[in-house]
Amino acid sequence: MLDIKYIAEHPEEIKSGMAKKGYTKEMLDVDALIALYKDIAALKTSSQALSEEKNKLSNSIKTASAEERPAIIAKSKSIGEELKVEQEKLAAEQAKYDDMMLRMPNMPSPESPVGKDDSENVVRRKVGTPRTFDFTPRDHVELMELNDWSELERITKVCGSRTYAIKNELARLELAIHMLVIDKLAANGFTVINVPSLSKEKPLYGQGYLPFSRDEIYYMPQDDLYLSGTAELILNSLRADELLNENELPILYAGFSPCFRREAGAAGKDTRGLTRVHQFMKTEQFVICKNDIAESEKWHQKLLALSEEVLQDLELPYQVLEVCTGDMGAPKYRQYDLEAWVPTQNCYRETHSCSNITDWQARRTNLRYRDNTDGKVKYAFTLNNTGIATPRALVPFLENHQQADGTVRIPEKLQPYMGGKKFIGKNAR
RNA sequence: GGAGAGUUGGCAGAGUGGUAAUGCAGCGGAUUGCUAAUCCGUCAUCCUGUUAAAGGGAUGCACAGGUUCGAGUCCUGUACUCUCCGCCA
Repeated sequence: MLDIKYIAEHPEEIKSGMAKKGYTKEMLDVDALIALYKDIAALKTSSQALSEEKNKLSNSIKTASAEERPAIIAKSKSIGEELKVEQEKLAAEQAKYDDMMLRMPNMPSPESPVGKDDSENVVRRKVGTPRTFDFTPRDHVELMELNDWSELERITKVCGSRTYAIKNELARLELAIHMLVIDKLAANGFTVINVPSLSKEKPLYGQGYLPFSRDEIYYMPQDDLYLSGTAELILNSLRADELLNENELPILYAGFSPCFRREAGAAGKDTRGLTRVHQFMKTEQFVICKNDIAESEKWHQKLLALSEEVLQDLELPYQVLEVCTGDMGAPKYRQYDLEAWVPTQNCYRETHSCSNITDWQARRTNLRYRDNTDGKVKYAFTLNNTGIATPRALVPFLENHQQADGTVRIPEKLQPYMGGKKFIGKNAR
């Protein structure tokens, strides 16, 4: 959510920011929003004048004489009727206004490349060199079948499409990678927190998932609960409605949770293997920091560096993508994606998404802190980034580290989490 | 699933139908000086107002309704917390 006063004072700046994100006047009319805001202010002024009069009358009853009272009560009642009409009008306008405000996207950073869709994202750097194979590399599904690491066909009979079951060393590898990431984040001052995958509706608005993409979310009407697509959802609302002391900031969370996505908009995409499944595990990085662009940029870089370190520890070649304005979601101020090299697809595939949300989410969740220097109450800034998401990350992992004999090499940093093993697979010694 | 108790500002905590006490912490100011204290104001949101303030007003006691001239207080529903019982990985 944005500051309506800022919108009203800088309409052209807001319009140009929205245009960069691909919003048209038909989708969301800023001038209409501002007009509505002014209408509401006028309605508030007039209804508050009525309230004031009514309060005065009510307070005068106590000291009024018995003869005076009936007239005062009658007058107060009639103002009450008038007030009720005004307030109903106000509530109707307010509902329209709230709906528009919830749909207002965050303004993109001036640093973000301007573009219409993912084709205009900019590669900032490439780290590591895609491996050249002296044998024909197997894709990750072949490797899993060869090594008895999965139950892909059987599990879809039981659980439906886009589900996965992995077993033996690969099942342990999945958890080992999470532990490596969790240890790294803990060593960097993050609070490790395992959170539920169930959510009420309100946090989905707080995160900015709703009202935008309801189709993507599993909903259980019997309990009025949703399945979380990411721990960011839960962590973003964990401190909602709190007024923090600045000394408590920054708050760093390493949140682990099972994640659920309907993948309704991805029909037919990535249907083979582990790339796009309905349920997966994610360790998420989440930061709540001061209301300060420079400070948040610093944390944004830190989060990015941590996830780059993860890919380096896993010895995966990757590229850092700066996401352009048109490909960024509504909540985002600035976004980087990390993509790891997938040999059999001959391209980089997304593993991490690192975003600075500024105060857009905190305004929705009413997450504030009191500033130490001026004593003022301010909205906090939030940032989030993937720590690691599996099984997706196993795709480049298996394919990049495969050997001619079908075994998979375990990078040095991961070996302690795999009982010291240097290779896994049927032919591993 | 059942029974009981509870939910008041950043925190603590009073308030049984008539303007939300008080303390602590934070911020601003004044004063005394000797490293701390004292006093005053402010300290949740919104409207109005202003270059900015000041000032005025409305709202706010978990949430949503209701009764009433007037609700933190009475009534109804909901959420959550705690205690106990039941069931349970």
